[in-house]
Amino acid sequence: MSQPAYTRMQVDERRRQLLDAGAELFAKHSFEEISMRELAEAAGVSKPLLYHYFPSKIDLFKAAVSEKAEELQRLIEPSSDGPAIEQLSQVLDSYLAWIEDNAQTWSKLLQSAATLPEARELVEGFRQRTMDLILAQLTEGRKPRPALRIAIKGWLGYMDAAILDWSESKDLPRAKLRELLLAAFGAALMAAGQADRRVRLRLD
Amino acid sequence: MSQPAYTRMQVDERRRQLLDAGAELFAKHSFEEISMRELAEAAGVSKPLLYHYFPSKIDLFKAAVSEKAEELQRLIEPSSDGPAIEQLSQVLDSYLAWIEDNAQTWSKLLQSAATLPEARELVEGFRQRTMDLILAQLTEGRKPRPALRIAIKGWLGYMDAAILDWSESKDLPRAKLRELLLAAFGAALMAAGQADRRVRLRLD
DNA sequence: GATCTTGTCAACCGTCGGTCAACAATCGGC
DNA sequence: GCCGATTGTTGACCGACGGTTGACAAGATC
Repeated sequence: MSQPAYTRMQVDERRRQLLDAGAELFAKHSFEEISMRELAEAAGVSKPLLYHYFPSKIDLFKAAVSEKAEELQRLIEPSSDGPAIEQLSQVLDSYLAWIEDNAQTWSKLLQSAATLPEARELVEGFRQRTMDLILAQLTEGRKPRPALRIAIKGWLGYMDAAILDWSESKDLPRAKLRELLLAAFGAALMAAGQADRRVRLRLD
Repeated sequence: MSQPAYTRMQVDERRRQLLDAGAELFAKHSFEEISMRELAEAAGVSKPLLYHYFPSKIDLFKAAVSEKAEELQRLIEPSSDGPAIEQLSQVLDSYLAWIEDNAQTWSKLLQSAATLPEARELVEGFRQRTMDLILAQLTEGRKPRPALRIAIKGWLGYMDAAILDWSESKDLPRAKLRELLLAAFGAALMAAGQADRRVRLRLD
């Protein structure tokens, strides 16, 4: 009988707990797959209280997921200052390691991004900064030719697709995948560089 | 006064008209962006009648959009039987031409695919068949090594990203893009480890 | 004990996909 | 010209969604 009717928390604690619950659920389900009722239930809290802490579903989503996105963002900031190719290799490795640990979070974020402008911003912001990092090394700030720009965007798409397949089938060690991605990067640059000078491809 | 209260049609006509209206709206808006009320309104028809012809929103979506997908699918069936690289080049060209004409349809389909399993099926079925076409040429039906499989999937991702950028910025003629994609294809195979030494890329 | 804060509960809004029953207009066949 | 099957419309309804409101309960603090 003297069981507390509910657990009372400090504002910060409660907010933290709701954020964690949100991060967990939004990693397992995309934005529209989960309802605020379920979210509140999972956190052991009433719906109005959830809305008291986060004025809308999107606010909760942004607050919860952007923490994860920032974590990933920090990983791709190059830390060493050796040769460009080594930096890329090292960044790729920590990127892949993060994906290995947070595969679901990432894939569900990509899924939400298709529909939700707010999620799209996160993903595209991440892509844009990645692109800028690469271009800063490659062209030293000059505007890239269209073919080069497309080649790099294409390579980012290559990465997404390759990583998606890899994290589903898992029949390649991470180091091998990194090698493949690196090789593809060089190859994409080559293909773009030679695109004016005609590239001949032969299958024997 | 003697204006007809509504226009009456044959079942086939009406079905056709609803399909067309659906295809048009689903090209401009993704699956969840458009409601059945709006759909019915746009077609000049009551909601129950719409449901009389299509038992659910997904049924209408599938029926309307898969017509477009089949159109695209036919385009990537290689028609000539010259050298593999020429077939690929020609298929790529008609593919790009189709995208140029139906950019919105395609991008909205991709968008719906993220959330909607039914749309996902369409897109992934298309990808799988494309993949099979390529592999049939490359390995003559044998199961590809993981690196090669990932490389090809990666290239498909490259295509998507490159095409997306291209159809937004339009600062590269279609032929150039085709060349770039072709070169990237060869480069991706090379990066994957020469694909049993059957593939060679030559730059002159 | 009084009071401020942190909560719950239940009812409500408009919209969604989807369904229902009652009824009206149109067409072909006689 | 009429009758009946077919092709429609109208409007109300269902449960679930995101989101809101107001009344009220319980824990912490002084």
